[in-house]
Amino acid sequence: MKDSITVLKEYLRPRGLKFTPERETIIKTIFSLGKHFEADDLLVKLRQRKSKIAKASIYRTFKLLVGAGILRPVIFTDRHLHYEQVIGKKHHGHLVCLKCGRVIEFSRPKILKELNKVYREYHFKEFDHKVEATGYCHQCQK
Amino acid sequence: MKDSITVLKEYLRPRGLKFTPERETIIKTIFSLGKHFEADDLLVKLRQRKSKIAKASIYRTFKLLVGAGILRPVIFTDRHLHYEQVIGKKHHGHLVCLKCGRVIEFSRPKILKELNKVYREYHFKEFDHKVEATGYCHQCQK
DNA sequence: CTTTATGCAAAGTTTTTGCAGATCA
DNA sequence: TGATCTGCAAAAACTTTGCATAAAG
Repeated sequence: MKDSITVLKEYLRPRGLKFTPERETIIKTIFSLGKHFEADDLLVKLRQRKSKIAKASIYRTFKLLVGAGILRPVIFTDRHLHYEQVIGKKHHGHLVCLKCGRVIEFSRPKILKELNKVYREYHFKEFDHKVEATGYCHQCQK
Repeated sequence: MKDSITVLKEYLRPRGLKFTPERETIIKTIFSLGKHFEADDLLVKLRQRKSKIAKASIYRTFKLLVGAGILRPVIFTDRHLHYEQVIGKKHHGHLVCLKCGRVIEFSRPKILKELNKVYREYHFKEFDHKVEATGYCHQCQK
């Protein structure tokens, strides 16, 4: 968590952008949320903590954090955008259950390796990636 | 294309749903769109072809087609939902350029193989999956 | 004929934007 | 101090829904 704040500061400085209390609060609050969350989850948490940060600021900050490589958009079920933290998490993919909504995280270094080969092949400079599958978890198949 | 129509009919029949001219037109028109499209792209194309199908019907039909395994939601840049055809396309991933928006498709059987291992490990029954990376294409790195 | 589908328009959600005042560097 | 930020409210963008009518099976 300290780390994300550092990353943010290093992203802001050379761009002439500012490290505000609101941005700090948002980053810190994100860490108290589960793995995956959306704008509204954060808003609720902020309100619980008596923070008055506006919804507009949440959206603005999310964009900023994605640009800084601190958040990543993942798992799009309906029309909500969900996010997860990037820093301090190793590569993983998601299995999303269409019935119960559970999200299983998995890790496959070989997939990562293959992806890197793809990047080389197309001279693509990766910023981020995701591997997601939808289907039915063990419980929900019964 | 004939295939998708067949798949749709086989999906509809046992559910007591109906194969309407609108649904046929939408499926056929989708084939004239590029690889990836969103609701509005289809609407524009339909209007060009003098079809009066309502926007609401497009959204309703998209849901139906996703459920039938004919369309798959992919590539979420902004807040638009994009779709692509499933049938008759082999597995592929996407490299999305953050600068020019170009989408490069690639295929890596090994990734597919690894995914299948993951499914087995978690007893997950896959419905669909996607592998997407964002970053910068060769041209845009200059 | 019964049930599902369609078009239209209105409502609903989520996200973005404009602006004046506040605040960081 | 000057540029960026914030909160607020209004607007925008996209999707869903209700209802009367039309049409498929």
